Amino acid sequence: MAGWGVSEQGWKKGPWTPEEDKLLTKYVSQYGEGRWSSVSRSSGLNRSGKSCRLRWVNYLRPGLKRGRITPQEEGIIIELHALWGNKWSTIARYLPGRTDNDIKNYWRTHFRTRGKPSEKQEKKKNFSQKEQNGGNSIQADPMGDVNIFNPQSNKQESVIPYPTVDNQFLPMMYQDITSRSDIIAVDEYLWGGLWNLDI
DNA sequence: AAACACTACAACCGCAGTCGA
DNA sequence: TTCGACTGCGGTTGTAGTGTT
Repeated sequence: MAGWGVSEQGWKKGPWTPEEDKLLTKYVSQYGEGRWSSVSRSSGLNRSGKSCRLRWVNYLRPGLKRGRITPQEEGIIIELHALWGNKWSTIARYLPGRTDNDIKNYWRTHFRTRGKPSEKQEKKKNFSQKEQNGGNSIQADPMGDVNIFNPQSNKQESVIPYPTVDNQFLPMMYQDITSRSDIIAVDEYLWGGLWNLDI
């Protein structure tokens, strides 16, 4: 990455060094997340708060999953993107260990860059969707709300079953949706089968 | 073996929302 | 009520690594 250097405010820019990572990790373990604007003063890092937050959230935070997006995760991303669009942070909440940046990067690489997935990707996608569906059809009760367990928040969340354009009834999250008219839907398998990421 | 294409990842920027003085 | 600082989010860009032709 050429061209990095020092910002107008004097903050260092560009790739982080292991030493900087260590300093940031130490700071966060000491003071907790948040208060990013004071990181530079308190930790000795010559980085903007913004840069520190990004580094922590996307790279240093414990529990982050490294490596490729799995077919199961891809399935979740596709479904949730159909639901929420480019709400990467919202989608990321339902993919433990993944950041909005991961998901955003993945989406752009696989689904946006060339307008549509390559033939190879298409085949891969078809395979993975078959795999994750396991042949199950959607079985949400169209009349009653459904509760699902969200491992991220460690609590039950309500979903509303809602019909899709192809007349399937799928659960919808209350959370993050302002009105029922906004809705599309989420496959129930997503909440049942795919929570078992088993990765 | 070289050139090119694709993918993964890291990091920056700008904008909008929130909150406290 | 207003304003500025801070934070979070989405968009974008750049580089390195890997695969393909």
